[in-house]
Amino acid sequence: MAASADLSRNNRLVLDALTGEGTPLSAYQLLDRLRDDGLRAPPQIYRALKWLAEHGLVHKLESANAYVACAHATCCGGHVESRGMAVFFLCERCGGVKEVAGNAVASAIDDEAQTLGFIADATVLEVHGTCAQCASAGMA
Amino acid sequence: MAASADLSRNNRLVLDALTGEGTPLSAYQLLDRLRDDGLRAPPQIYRALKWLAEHGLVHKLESANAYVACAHATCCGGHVESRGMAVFFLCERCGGVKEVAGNAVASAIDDEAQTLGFIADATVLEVHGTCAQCASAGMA
DNA sequence: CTATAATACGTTATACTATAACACGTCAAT
DNA sequence: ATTGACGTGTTATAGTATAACGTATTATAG
Repeated sequence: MAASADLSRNNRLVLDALTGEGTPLSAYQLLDRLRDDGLRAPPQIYRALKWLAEHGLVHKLESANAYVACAHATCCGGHVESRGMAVFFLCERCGGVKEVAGNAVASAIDDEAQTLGFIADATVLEVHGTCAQCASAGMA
Repeated sequence: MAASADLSRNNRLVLDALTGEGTPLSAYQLLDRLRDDGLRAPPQIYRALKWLAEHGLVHKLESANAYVACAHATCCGGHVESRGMAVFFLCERCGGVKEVAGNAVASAIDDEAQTLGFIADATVLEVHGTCAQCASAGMA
């Protein structure tokens, strides 16, 4: 169950790189950082990202073409996804991302889907703006 | 105010192409369709898309790298966006998209943002799944 | 008028994002 | 010992998007 145990070398390298960085990284930024570890070509990165995403350890930020380590996986090493829905808040200023569970949001979306008779199976929800920290710093 | 009146030739061509199609199109699909109208290079398409998006006449579907005409602009020719938030339901089966207003969803997101002290200024919300029509057809 | 600025347009080249397809190696289970 | 599953490495290519340049048109200010 704890997917973090079954990581192959490349998967581990990519996950560690993302976890080390707090902010999202593009596939090619990952490639740059991991060149010294022997990763030289895009498919190596994309394969790792695909596996990690399928196992809930990383998320793709569609609106940024970038990837982040799953905030819930960091602590508990697993992330069941059993009816959870991630909401990402992306700060335009510092580049940081905050991932939250968003159950109320999920249920509002389910209601809309219900109304349409739409069967949802994956939701992309990314809010762009300014984080609290940058907003206060901006006052100065 | 009615932005649809101020359309330049290229903007009009791109908008009409998107409106004619019901489904989303990629920039390069648009380019193919508009080659006979004199559009030959990607920047021509991307410039039009940028202008149209800024004026609320088209939306980019971030998770599909594709563009659709705004569902609200079709009828009334304007789209104030004054506190509105679009939710897109993308059918994996037929490729169709349904755009709805999603006020309840917007307010649930605002609540989350509030909690974080996050100042939101744009939200990407795209739900992938199966539309009602395809779901019934799938039974057959 | 004509200078300036704003806008649209066209083109070439290039950057960035992602995947297809092939080849090799290892290791476990027949 | 062979098969199959998986991880890996590599080359080439497809798909998405923008930078930077030059031109044309139009509106307005001087």
